[in-house]
Amino acid sequence: MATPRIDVADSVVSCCSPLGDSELSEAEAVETAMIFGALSDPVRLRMLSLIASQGEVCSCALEGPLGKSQPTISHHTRILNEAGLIEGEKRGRWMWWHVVPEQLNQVARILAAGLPTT
Amino acid sequence: MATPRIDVADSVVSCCSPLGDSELSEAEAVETAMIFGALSDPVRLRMLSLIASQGEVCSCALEGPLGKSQPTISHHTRILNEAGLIEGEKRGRWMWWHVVPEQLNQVARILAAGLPTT
DNA sequence: CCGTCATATTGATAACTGTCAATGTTAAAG
DNA sequence: CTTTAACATTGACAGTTATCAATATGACGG
Repeated sequence: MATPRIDVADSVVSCCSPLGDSELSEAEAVETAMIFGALSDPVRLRMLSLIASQGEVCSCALEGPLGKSQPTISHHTRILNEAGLIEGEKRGRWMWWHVVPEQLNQVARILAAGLPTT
Repeated sequence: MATPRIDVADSVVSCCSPLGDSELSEAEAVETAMIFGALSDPVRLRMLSLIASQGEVCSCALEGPLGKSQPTISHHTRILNEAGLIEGEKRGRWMWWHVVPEQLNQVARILAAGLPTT
C-alpha cells in the first residue's frame, strides 16, 4: 500500500448515534471503539497535538519530539489516518499530515450528547 | 431515576489542555490516553450507552443486554469508573451506575478544541 | 544509473487486554 | 446462624498492541 488512505470523503463515523440517544448497535460500537482506540495512546495524542497546533507537519518532524523510531512513527500515523483523524499528502519525499476537524468534531459530538438532558 | 444527580468532586481530567492549544505534556497524554482507552471497547461503549439512556442502571441489568459474564461486566464497570466516566452507588445488594456528564463534556472539549480555531 | 534520504513494510518480542471459571465478600432473607 | 443473591477479585489463557531492527519502496540529486 504505497498510498496511504488519505480520503475521508466518507467519515469513519458515518452516522454515529450519540451515546445517550438510543442503544448503540454492535456495529456502531465496534466502529466507534476503533476510533477511540486510535486516541488511546499517549504517543498518538501528542502526535495529534503537534499536528493540530502546527497545521501541517512532516513525518520527519515527529520523530524527534516524540522520541520514537521512524517505523513507530509510521505505525502511529497510519492508525490515526485509518481512524479518519488525520490526512496525509506526499510532496516530494516528505509526507505532510494535517488533522481532520470534521472527524474530531464528530467524535466530540458523540460524547457531548451522551448525557441525559442538556 | 430520570435525572441522575452527580456529585463528582474531582474530574479525572482535571486541567486537560485541548489538543490544538499547546503541546500535550507526557503526563497529560498518559492521563488522557487512559480515558480514551476506557472508551475504546465496544462492550464498554454499549454499556455507557445503556447507562446514559436509562439514567441509572444496576449491574445486574447489564449482563443480559451485553451478553457477557458477570466478572466481565464487573471488569468493565471498574474501568469506566476509574476513567471517571461513570459513578456507582451500592444500595442493598445492588450496584447502581450513572454517567458523569462533566467528564463526558470535558473529554469532548479536548477534541473539539483540537482544531485550527474555527 | 547510482547513491542518498524519507517513508512504508515485515518480523520478532515484550507488554497489555478481554474473557470466563473459580472463589471471596457482603448484604438481605429465612 | 445459615442460605442465597449480587458483586468483586483472582488466575489463566488467547488475542491484541507498541516497539524497534532489518529491509523494501520511491523520489530526488548528481
